[in-house]
Amino acid sequence: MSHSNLLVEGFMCRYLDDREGHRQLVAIHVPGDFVDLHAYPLKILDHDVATLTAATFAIVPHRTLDTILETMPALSRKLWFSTLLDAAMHRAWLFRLGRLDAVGRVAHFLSETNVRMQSAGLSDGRRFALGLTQTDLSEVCGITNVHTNRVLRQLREDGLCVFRSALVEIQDVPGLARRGQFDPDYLYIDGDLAISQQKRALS
Amino acid sequence: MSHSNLLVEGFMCRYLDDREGHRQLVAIHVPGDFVDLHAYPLKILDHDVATLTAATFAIVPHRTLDTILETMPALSRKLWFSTLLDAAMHRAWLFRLGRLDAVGRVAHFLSETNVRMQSAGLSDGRRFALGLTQTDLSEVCGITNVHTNRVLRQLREDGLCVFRSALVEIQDVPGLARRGQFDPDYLYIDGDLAISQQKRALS
DNA sequence: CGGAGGTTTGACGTCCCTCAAGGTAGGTGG
DNA sequence: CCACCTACCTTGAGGGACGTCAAACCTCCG
Repeated sequence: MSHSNLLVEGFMCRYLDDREGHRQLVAIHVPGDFVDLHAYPLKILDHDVATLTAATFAIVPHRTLDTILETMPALSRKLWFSTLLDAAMHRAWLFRLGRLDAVGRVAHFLSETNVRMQSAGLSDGRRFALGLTQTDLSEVCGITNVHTNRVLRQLREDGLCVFRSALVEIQDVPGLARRGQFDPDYLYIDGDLAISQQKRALS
Repeated sequence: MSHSNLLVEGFMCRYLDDREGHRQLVAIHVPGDFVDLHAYPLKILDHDVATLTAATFAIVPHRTLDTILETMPALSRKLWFSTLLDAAMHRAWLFRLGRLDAVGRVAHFLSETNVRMQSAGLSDGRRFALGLTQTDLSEVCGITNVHTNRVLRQLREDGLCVFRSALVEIQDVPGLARRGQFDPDYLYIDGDLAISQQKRALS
């Protein structure tokens, strides 16, 4: 592995396989995300990466990152920050799997994704197109695809959210967040412009 | 927050609270861990930190880290690496919660902790003292303390592991790892003889 | 038209939660 | 030394959330 990938368009995920080959997704990536920046210091990746839809990347050679680390401490810090944001999302996902029931997990994930999509300019705050099947969603939330289907029906009937193949429409943003005990603080969006600055600096 | 803490002795944890105040642990720290290094770039922490036992720290002022980042790229990279290791453990914990049943979760956690304790010089490869109650273990594994108790009984009856208040004794290291689908690669300890030996024993 | 991948629904089983009660061990004060 | 308290551990009974298995349906696309 001699380079890392900045996602420009489309959606990607990272996952771990269990013994039977079933996947547990550990991250979803939207345009603007540095998908595998952590592969640069780690050298070997502890998990797999896949595309969820057609996707395009900007390729950043590790030699470029070497140079940044040697000579540009401020930018280095921003790179570090972006991997820490990734870890903060992992923690929110742990909370989701450890403490929420199936409906709460889906509600939490869709609330999180809405905020991230909005910050990437891909949601108007209520509607966004996500290339996820119900099975993908199951692999995020640690439930079966059959049960995911029932959960989505309930969210629809409760007037919280409609998930139709690729299109997500949140009818009641605060209600969905409440159902999933979602609090966006961990996404570190307000105030800090680190992410958009980072993208500019690398392009 | 003007400093970060290096754990010297004792055990600590990091956790998130749900609405009713129930905790989901997202990390356990053993001596030698940099508990809240990520607080330095993040500035505000998205979760809480607590001691599990009496503990002592080395305090590292953030001004010292500033200097390191400005002038010592090689050491900076090591600091970055250590936060990435933290994220890799988060991912393993996600796998545990998303894909394993209760017995598997406990088996996975105890296997992971055994390896980490060994690498910290606190396990002989089978036995170690961990200051965790069954309730703490429940908050790691996302199950109730009542069910944790039943899980521990089963692990005992299956001859895999004995968990008695603070003392953990693994009777069957490869068996426990198999039950928890544990693979130590993500801990990035290789180079260390103990681990490659252990991996051989597991295969 | 047929096939593949995805969605939806039903019946039934089980893993884990909830509630409740009792047991045990260490610690403190009389 | 005993009485008691608190925190933790243990076990039972019953219920509910989610998994498993199976079948049908839908839609897109070749």
